[in-house]
Amino acid sequence: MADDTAKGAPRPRTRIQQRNTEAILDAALEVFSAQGFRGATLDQIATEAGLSKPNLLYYFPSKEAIHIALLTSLLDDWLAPLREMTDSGDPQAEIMRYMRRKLDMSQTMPRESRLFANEILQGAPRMGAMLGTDLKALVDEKAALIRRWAEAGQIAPVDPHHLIFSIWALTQHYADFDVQVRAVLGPGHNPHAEAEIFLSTLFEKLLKP
Amino acid sequence: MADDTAKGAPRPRTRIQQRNTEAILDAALEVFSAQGFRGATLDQIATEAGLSKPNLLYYFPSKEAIHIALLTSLLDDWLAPLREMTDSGDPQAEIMRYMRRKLDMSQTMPRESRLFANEILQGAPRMGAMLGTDLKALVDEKAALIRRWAEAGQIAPVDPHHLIFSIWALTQHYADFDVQVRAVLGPGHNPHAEAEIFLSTLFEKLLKP
DNA sequence: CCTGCGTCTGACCGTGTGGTCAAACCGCCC
DNA sequence: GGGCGGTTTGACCACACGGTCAGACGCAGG
Repeated sequence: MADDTAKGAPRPRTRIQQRNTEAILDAALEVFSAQGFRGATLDQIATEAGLSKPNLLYYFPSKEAIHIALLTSLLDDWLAPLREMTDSGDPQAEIMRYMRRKLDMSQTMPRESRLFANEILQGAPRMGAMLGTDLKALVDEKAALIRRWAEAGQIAPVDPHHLIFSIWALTQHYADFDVQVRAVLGPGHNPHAEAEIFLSTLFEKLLKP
Repeated sequence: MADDTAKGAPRPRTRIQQRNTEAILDAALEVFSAQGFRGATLDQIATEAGLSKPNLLYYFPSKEAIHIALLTSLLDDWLAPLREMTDSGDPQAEIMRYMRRKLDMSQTMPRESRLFANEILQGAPRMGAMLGTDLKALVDEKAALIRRWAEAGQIAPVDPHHLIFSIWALTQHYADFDVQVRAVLGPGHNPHAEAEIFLSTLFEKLLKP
C-alpha cells in the first residue's frame, strides 16, 4: 500500500499530479458507488473530475486500476473505528462507541459504504484476497478481545464474530439502503438520529451482563 | 400486477410460452443478482436460459422489461413473511417467527436478496415508485401493529419502523454479504445456523417487556 | 528565443452489447 | 399433405465503451 507503483495510481510527485489523482479518485468514488463497477463509465468519471478521458488514462492505466486504488486506499479508513476498539476502557462503552462511530460513518461516508457493498455483492472479485487475510486477521483479533470481555463477565456472553457482523449490518443498512429507509419512513424523519437511539438501546440490552 | 400486458412479460398462454418465460426469468435472476443490471448481458441470460438472444426478445421487449418483471413478481414473495405477521398469536413469538422466516429466506433465496440489494443500492431506479406506496403502506400497517403491542406492554417499547429495518438489515446481511461473512469466519462454520442462534438471543433481549 | 519535459487532447480503433428483421422452422388442425 | 399460427434464428445495425496514439500545449531553465 505504501508502494503505489505496484498496481494502480502513479506516485503523486508534482503538485498537479496530486491534485488530479485526488480529483479522479473522488469522482470515481462518486460514480462507482452510484453505478457499480460495470455501470460506471470512464466518460462519467472524467466529466465528474473535470478532465478528459485520455487524461484519466494518463494518471491511471485502466478503469480497473482506479477501482482497485479506491478500494485499497479506503479500506484503511473504513476499518479504522474497529482498530480503535481496545481494552483501554469500559468494554460495553468501547463497543457502543464503535457502533456509534460506524453509524456516523454511514452518514458522513455513504459513498464509501456503497462502494464496498457493491464490491461484496458482486462476490468481491477485486477484493476477495483481502477479506480472508487482512480483514479476517483484524476481526479475529477484535473477536478475541470481545470474547475475553464476555468470559470476564463484563458483557453478556455473545458470539463475538456475529456481534461484529450485526454492527456492520445495522449501521451500513442506513447508508446502503438509504432510499428504502427514507421512502418507508416518509418525510419529516431523521433516519440517522432515530437509528442512533434505536441502536443504542438495542446494543445496551444485548450487551448488559 | 395481474395485467402482465401493461409492462414487461407477455401473458403466458401456451405451454411453451409458460416454460420459456419461466426459464428466462430464472436465468435473469441468476445473472442480474450476480452482476447487477448494467453488468448483466442479454447473451449471458440467453445462454443461461438455453435460448438465443433474439428469442429472449421475442418474449420480452427489452432487457429492462425482464428486470422490471423480475422485481415486481418477486416483491410479493419477498414481503410475504411480513404480511403473515398478525396479531393472532403471542406478539414476541410473531416477531421472532418473522425474523426466522426472513433469515431462512436469505439462505434459500439469496439471489432474490441480492437482486433487491442491487436495485436499492443504485437508488431504486426501477422500483422507487413501489417503495413509497406499496411497501410503505405495508410497513406502516405492521408498524402500527407492533406499536399496539408495545403500548399494551406485550413487548418492550421499541421504535416499530426501526425494529423492522433491523430485521431486514440483519437477515439480509447474511445473504448479501455472504462472501465477506464466510471469508471472515473461515472454514468450518455454518453462518446461517450461528446467525439464527445469535439473532434469536438478540431479539429476545430486545423485545422482552 | 530554443529546448525539453510534463501535461493534455482530438481523432481513432476494436469490441461488446442492446435491439431489429426477414426468413426459416415446427407442429397442430383441416 | 397443405396451410397457418406460433416460435426460432442468423445476419445485421448503431452505438457506447475502454483504450491507444501522435501530436499539441505550456512552462521552466538556458
